[in-house]
Amino acid sequence: MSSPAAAVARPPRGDARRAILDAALALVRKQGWAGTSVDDLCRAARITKGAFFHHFATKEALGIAASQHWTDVTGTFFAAAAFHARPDPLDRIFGYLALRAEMICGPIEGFSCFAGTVVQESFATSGALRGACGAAIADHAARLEVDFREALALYEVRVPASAEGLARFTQTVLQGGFVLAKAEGRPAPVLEAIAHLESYLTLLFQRPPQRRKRR
Amino acid sequence: MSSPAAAVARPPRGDARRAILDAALALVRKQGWAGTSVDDLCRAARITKGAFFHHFATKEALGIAASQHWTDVTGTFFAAAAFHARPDPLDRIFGYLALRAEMICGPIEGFSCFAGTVVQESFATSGALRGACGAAIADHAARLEVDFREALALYEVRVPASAEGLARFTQTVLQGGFVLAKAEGRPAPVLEAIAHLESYLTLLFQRPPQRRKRR
DNA sequence: GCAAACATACCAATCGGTTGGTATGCATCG
DNA sequence: CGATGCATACCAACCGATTGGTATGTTTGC
Repeated sequence: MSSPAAAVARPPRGDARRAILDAALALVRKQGWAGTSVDDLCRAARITKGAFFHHFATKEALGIAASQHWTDVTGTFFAAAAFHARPDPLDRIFGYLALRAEMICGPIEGFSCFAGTVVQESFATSGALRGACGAAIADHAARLEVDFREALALYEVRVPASAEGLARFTQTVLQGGFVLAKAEGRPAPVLEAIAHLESYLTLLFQRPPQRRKRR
Repeated sequence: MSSPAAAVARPPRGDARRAILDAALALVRKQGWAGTSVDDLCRAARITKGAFFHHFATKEALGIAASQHWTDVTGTFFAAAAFHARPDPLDRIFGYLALRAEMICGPIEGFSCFAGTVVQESFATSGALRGACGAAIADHAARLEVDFREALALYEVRVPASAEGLARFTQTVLQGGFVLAKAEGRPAPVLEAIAHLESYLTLLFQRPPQRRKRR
């Protein structure tokens, strides 16, 4: 209220870089990588082209930085989530999936993945961009991997599986869910996909019948 | 051999439309939708811009037609596959997955999905294109759905599931596998994803121990 | 002869990127 | 303290190339 034009005001001096990165996450998730021009980004970030190319040598360099920015933002978000405190590793995994399901609402670009969107169209044309997006997804999977590793040490599985493979499969299901959601124009496919993944993990891990613990 | 320049020769009169559609499938799967220009398509199809806009009113119209072309090509391919002859619906589903796994080799753009690639970047900017890609994916899922429906009628499942949901989940896993494959720059994630899906279906369907039938 | 199937030449707008310049903050020195 | 020097941050204008699309032919088969 005190600053009515805050959302559309020029970013204060020194904040241009951050404004460009945030604009990149928002615009690229909505329009795709090639579908988002440098001018689009400058308009959204309320800065000029001069400022853009002062901070980033090329559009590709911005993409790589934005990919890292995406890792930072999402990493911080999930690191702060409550499910990390649970003692049982499987509880943490199901907690992660429940949190992801909670986030599925509103427009699709609000919960889809920046790295997945960018790599889908740039994998064959920019090795550097592909690598950065690959690292972002791998980083995210690695956080899940530790929980899966602990779960595999704790419980028997009905079918052989590796922690790395399960973590990657979890990302696969989410990324695929985003594609189907975009194709259908509604978020439901992601929720269905998460539910099926939960069923799979429930069937896979031979967990002893839950002891006195609600939820 | 008899026609050494066949691949680079101009398409004979009357084949321009088909040449453009085929070029669209190949180029867009490699470079993405916005990353593929009309000039790119004309070059690849060995025709001129005049011919392009004679057959398609806009680039978007080409995209919609290419999406239908994608459904035709893949539909014909899978309809002709041997697994359709199997009497057991679950055998047909596992046959489908085995065939998809067989196809996973060579460059990623050779086995990824046109519709999934296009919709990922166009869902928010072109309703018509999104609808066409959604229809392509839905059509493909519908072919699986009949087998899942029959399988659900034949076997008990350990967790409630619908044929529609399972068919969609299968597409989700494949689409997600393509994204991970692009991110890692290698096809392995798709194979892993298919293997996990097979494990899920094996655990889900309470199939009586296999009778005398090898494989 | 005539419509459909193409080709050639062109258009305004936009693309990623560069230019030369100004504004600002900060360290240094007298 | 204040003036000087300098790097960073940013802006407005501009560049050649490319964009999707059009206007005007020319060729071809019935």
